Amino acid sequence: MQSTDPIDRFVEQMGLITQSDGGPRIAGRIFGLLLAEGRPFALNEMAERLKISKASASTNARLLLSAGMVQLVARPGDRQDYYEMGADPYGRMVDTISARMRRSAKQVLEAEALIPDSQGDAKRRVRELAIFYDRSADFFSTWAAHLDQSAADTDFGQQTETVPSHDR
Amino acid sequence: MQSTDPIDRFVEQMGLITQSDGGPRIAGRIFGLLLAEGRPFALNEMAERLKISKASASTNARLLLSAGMVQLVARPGDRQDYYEMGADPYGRMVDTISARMRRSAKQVLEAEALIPDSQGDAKRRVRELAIFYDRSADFFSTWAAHLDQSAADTDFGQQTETVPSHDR
DNA sequence: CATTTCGTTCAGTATTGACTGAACGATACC
DNA sequence: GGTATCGTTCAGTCAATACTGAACGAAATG
Repeated sequence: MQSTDPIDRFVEQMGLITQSDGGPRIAGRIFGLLLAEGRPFALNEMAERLKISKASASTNARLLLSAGMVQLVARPGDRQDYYEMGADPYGRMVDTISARMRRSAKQVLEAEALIPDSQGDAKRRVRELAIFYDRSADFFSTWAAHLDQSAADTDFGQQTETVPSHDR
Repeated sequence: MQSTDPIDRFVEQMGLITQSDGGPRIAGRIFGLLLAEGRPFALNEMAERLKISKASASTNARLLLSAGMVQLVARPGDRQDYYEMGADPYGRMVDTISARMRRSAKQVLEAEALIPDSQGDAKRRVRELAIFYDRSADFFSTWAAHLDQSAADTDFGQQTETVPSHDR
């Protein structure tokens, strides 16, 4: 018997999306749960709801935490760690992609530096790859900043407006 | 005895970058080789140079081909398949990311449609996620188009004889 | 027709990494 | 001090998949 609850369906879908993006499925499921429910969850709560071990809940929640996609919330007189959606999870997602590209740019540039001038053509092509990575990192970073701004705007007003189209 | 050739170093680095991005290491190495050498390679040539099996060379070359990052080149009176860098590999890389986001947008939207109006808040938040994916896909797509334009400018003078990719 | 030389496919292997259960240290409560 | 309840860590298991070797079909060559 498989769950027919639409929220659970969404949560599982997020797990699959995250998995196809190369991440752990459970991380996606946790994020989906926090997004859909819109309230803080304790580790034990998540583990029970998602039918996963406490260890996995802890590990993956902290993974999302390090990516800035969720945040810790404390409750007075409660020792438990509560996790909830971050303030700007989407901007952080894009930031993560940007950071990965920046790292690639750096690594490629280091490899490029070792290529002697006698191999000018190869050196140039490799340098162009590094530039591509770096420029893309810049580009994604501006998009992340834009998302961040939108999130801040949304927090102020009560009604949610669609993301304004970027200039060009 | 490890190779100290700077080109080989770059090729291995590309393999590692591709692997950390969730792809097969060999695909990255092939792309790095074609980029650095800047000339067409036959399958056997790649296999020998990279010390991989012919099967891996074939599989991964066709993976890159399907992603549009490399292209097939034919030589008169030569039955071998020669692969070389694509016309706009960087634009295609970004296109791939964009396409993945578009697919996620669609999947999330499908899940959103199943959520009843009685759970309005959850429904809204899920819809916002879908919008984020879709807008990001748009954004990345414009960046890919920009890269494509740059590549076209650079390629102005050159002419390369290419064979349209078709399945056997 | 036989042979060679391509590229692809497929079964098997090996490696990577996600996930779990159990043990542990820390902290609050009795 | 003793007990209970946290979260984290770690060794072990399991599943996914990258990669290989061998077999195969196709197409040119003799």
